[in-house]
Amino acid sequence: MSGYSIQNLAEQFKVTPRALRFYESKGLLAPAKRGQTRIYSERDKTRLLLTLRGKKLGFSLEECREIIDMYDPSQTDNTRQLIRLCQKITEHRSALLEKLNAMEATFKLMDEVERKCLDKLAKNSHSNGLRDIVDVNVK
Amino acid sequence: MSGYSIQNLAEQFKVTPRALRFYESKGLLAPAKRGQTRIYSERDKTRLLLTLRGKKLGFSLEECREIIDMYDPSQTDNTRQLIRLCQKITEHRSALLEKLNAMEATFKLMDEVERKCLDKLAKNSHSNGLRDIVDVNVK
DNA sequence: ACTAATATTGACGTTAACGTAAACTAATAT
DNA sequence: ATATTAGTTTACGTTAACGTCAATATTAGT
Repeated sequence: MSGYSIQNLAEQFKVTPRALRFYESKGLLAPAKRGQTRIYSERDKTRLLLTLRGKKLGFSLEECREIIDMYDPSQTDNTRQLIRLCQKITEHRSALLEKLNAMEATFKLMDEVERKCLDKLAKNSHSNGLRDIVDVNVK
Repeated sequence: MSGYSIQNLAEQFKVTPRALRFYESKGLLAPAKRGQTRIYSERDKTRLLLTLRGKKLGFSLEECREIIDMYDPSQTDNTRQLIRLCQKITEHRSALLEKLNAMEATFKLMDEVERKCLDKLAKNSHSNGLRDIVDVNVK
C-alpha cells in the first residue's frame, strides 16, 4: 500500500482535496485509482509541486500544464519533437526572464523606499531621542 | 492640456480603457477629471506601471494596491507609521524572495531539461547526419 | 456486523478581473 | 449644422480557480 491518499497529499502541500481533484480535471495530475479511490504517486507529487510553483509565479493552470507536460520525462527521441521542446524552453525562459526583471525592479524600489524611510526615522530619533526607533525589529 | 487620455494611456501599456476604469474602481488609479473625462497624470502612469508589474509577478490587484499605496510618496514623518512601513517592506520582500526561489528552481529545471534534450539531439545527429539539427534556431 | 471516518461524484455558488453591449454625452472635423 | 469620434455610466456576461454543500459509497476500527 504505497502512495498518498488525497487528504494526505493535500495536507503536505496545504491545499484542499477539492483542489487536487480540480487539478486532475485540468490534466495536471493523473493519480492511480484503487476502486474509486485516488492514490497519488511520487510522480503526482512532483507534478503538484511544479504546479504550485508555477502558480506562485503567476502562471495559469493551463500554462502550468503546458510547461510541466514538457518537462515530464517524455521519453521521446523524435528529432522534430526534441527541437520543438528546445524552442518551447527558450520561450518559457524569456517569459520567466521578464518576470525576473519585474522582480529586480521591485526589489530596487523596495530598497529605495526603505532607505528613505530609515533616513526619516534617523532624523526623528535625533529630535525625539532614541525612544521609538530602537524596536523596529521587535515584532 | 497636459496628461494622457484614457485611450492614449491604455495604448501605451497595451491594456484596454475598461481595465483602467476597473483599476480606478479598485483604488489603484485616481485620475483627474475635466468634466466627465479622465485625465491621467505622470503619477497615474507610474502607478499603472507598478500595478502591471505586480500583476506580472502574480500579485492580486488588492495586493498591488496595498504595496503601491505604501511606496507612494506618503510624505509622513510620523515615527509609528514609518516603522510600520519598514515592517511592511520586510514582509513584502520575503514574499518576493519566495517567488525568487521558485523562479530559480524553475530556471534550473529548464536548464537541465534543455541539456538532456540537446544531448539526445546530438546522438540523433550522429546517426542521422546533421540534417535535422542545423536549424534549431531558425524559427 | 455496525459505526465512524474518509472518499467520490455531481452540481451550484463565489471571487477576481475584466469583456461586451447599450444608451447617452461631449468634443471635433468637415 | 451635422456626422463622426472619443468618452461616460450602467449593467449583464465570462473565465479561471476553486469553495461548498448534498447524496452516496467505501474503508477501517471495534
